[in-house]
Amino acid sequence: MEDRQPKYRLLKQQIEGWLRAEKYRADEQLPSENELAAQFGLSRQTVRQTIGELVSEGLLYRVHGKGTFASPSARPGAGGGTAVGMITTYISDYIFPHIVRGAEAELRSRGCGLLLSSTDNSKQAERQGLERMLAHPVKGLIVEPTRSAQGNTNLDLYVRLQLDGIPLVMINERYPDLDCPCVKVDDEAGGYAAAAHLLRLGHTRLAGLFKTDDMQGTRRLQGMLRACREHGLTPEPDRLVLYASEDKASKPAAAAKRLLELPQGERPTALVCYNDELAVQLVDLASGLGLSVPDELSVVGFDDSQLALAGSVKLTTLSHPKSELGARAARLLLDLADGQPAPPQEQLIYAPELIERGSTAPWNG
Amino acid sequence: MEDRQPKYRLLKQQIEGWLRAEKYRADEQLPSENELAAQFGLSRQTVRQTIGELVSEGLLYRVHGKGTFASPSARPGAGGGTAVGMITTYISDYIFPHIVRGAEAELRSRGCGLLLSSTDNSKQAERQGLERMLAHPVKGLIVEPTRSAQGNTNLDLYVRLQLDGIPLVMINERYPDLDCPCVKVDDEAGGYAAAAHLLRLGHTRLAGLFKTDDMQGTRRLQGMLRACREHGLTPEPDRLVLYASEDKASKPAAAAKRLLELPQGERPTALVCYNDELAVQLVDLASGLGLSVPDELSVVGFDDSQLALAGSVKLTTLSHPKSELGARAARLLLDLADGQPAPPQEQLIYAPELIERGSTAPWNG
DNA sequence: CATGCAAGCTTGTACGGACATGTCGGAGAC
DNA sequence: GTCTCCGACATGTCCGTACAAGCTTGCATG
Repeated sequence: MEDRQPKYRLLKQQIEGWLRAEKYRADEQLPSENELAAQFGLSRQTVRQTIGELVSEGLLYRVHGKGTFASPSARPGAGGGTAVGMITTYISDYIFPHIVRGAEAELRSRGCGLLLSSTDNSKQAERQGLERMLAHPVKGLIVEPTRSAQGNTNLDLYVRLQLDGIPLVMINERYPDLDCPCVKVDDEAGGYAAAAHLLRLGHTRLAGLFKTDDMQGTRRLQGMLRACREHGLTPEPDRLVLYASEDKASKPAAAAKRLLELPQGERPTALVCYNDELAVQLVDLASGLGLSVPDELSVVGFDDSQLALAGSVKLTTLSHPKSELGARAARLLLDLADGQPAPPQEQLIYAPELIERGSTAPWNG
Repeated sequence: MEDRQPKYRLLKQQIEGWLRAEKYRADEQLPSENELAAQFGLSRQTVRQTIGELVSEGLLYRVHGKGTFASPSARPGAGGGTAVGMITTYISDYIFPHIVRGAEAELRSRGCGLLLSSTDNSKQAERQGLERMLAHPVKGLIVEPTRSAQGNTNLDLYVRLQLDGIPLVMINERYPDLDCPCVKVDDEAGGYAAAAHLLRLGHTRLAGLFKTDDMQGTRRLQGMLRACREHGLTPEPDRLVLYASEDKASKPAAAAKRLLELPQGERPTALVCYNDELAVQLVDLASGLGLSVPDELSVVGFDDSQLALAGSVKLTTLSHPKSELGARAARLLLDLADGQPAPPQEQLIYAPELIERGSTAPWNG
């Protein structure tokens, strides 16, 4: 039982089909309203309603006294604006600028603009951004979900996007209740690689510090735990520090301080950090406590940000495609807007690679 | 003889007037179609035609079974676009993300979008960006000039902007042949403050490394020279290293290495660096050469970026308003778009302040 | 008190007719 | 041959009616 479409909408789809198939080329005249009405067994008013909508969508234009014609521009697939919207949590910090930059460069090379909005990790701000993108004509939308582990309060707006036929691509994370392609990094594999590297170096007392109010941190943690299990280690709960975005300034540092002040035989010899930002903070903390990195403590970061090379201790970290990720999302979005099908999700996942630098060393306990 | 307007158009103007006068606020319900028809002596079909046009223009929306409502967005009088364009040289590096972020947050709070474009320091890319902003309806434009010391090849487009009445605000720098407000930092005063601080600490052999293909570096250099003159010092030319953007990866580091390998009595004891990025690079270089910072070498950076705190040596640097600068530019632009006059240029200049940290120390030669 | 249903509002769809206005081509006048 | 005018036909405006479908309210029923 498909639900019955109103007649004017069926006629609209018919005409859209004609245009797509180029049955009527640019500025070519369509049958008159009366002809269409007779042909389809409709009244002239109903035909007028159809054509009226197509005119307001820019697909057709009418000339008083002459007839109705196909618009030269705007093929149905090309639709929408000339700009693409992008909503991310933060735009100034850490690796986000590089992601934005990658998307911007790609869009620029394809003649598209970038309409940017940030949410500062607030779902309310995300809502505002979505509303503006809906009001403004955008060709498509790239979204980094805000607090993806805490559900999707703006689902109604995302549904409206899909109803309007505006393609959507997510980056880094996805809302589970939304079916759309997502360009991301394999965080679980990254967490696994980080821990496996340390285990290979002979470390046995690993600590992990992860931000777990998004799925990224959770996955990195899971990868670390899998590596430990495969090496026959069961990490002690108090060596796993989980924190939320709000606490990132103080809680992980305080917890790390407590761990590093333990006596020699209990102190962790290696730290797996949620990202480079935390890692440099902890390297600093360690040297403040008189622990030299990497001789007395190994530290692994994540994301290969510019921070990894800023200090005197160059961080061992996991690569992150950053600008390539942004560019890939932009490419994908424009392809979707052109009516191409989405590639399978597996092709949108980047595998992070371990970059060995100076913050990790073998351990001979 | 005014030409007679059709009835539906008269009603349309009436309703547009109501919306302009905020008689119906966002999401407030309008009279039903039958009420309007009775009130204006029209048929319901005619009223529907009116409302249909207003809906397709985005001023109203209808909800089946409930009624017709005023759209929250797009007041008719708001004019122009609802987005502001921003063109900067880089968007991912250094402090630029913070400037963008400040502008974005301010625009967001005022209900505007941000259309972003970067030039990667290419005048050709700047041209593309300007063309897109002109084609796309933007309310105004924030521009950071690209290679401002090398003239303005896109003047024709800037003139068209002004002819179209699109307000323009520059940040960081200005094209000398364009008369528009410019939000910036007093770089000369910054260079002066940096050098004066070192001179006050007892240093006498100062070296300076500046990127001089934009006006910022040139001004910082001039400030440094003024401070030296006032202290009765004439800096030797070979202690001043000037470089261009293309050479920034190698030339300043190579020159610094040469200076720091001079024998004790000739080696500079303090470096004034164009920015923090260069400063951390040189701190690293110095420790590689066995020179401890700040005991054997003082280093001053610029811009108080996150790099200043990333390493183990915390940089003494000059403050930069960053996000406040972006926000100020956005505020100013929206005010200009509202028809307010531009404030005097003096009020748009931020004075940098010295932030004393761990990379500078007194010198007792 | 809760549930369900119907009445009465809304907009949505579809038809019918009538006349106005703009365009164009052909018949007829010059 | 050229010009004018008229008629055919296009869209534009306006009205009327009817019924479908979605939402809210309130009354009646259990």
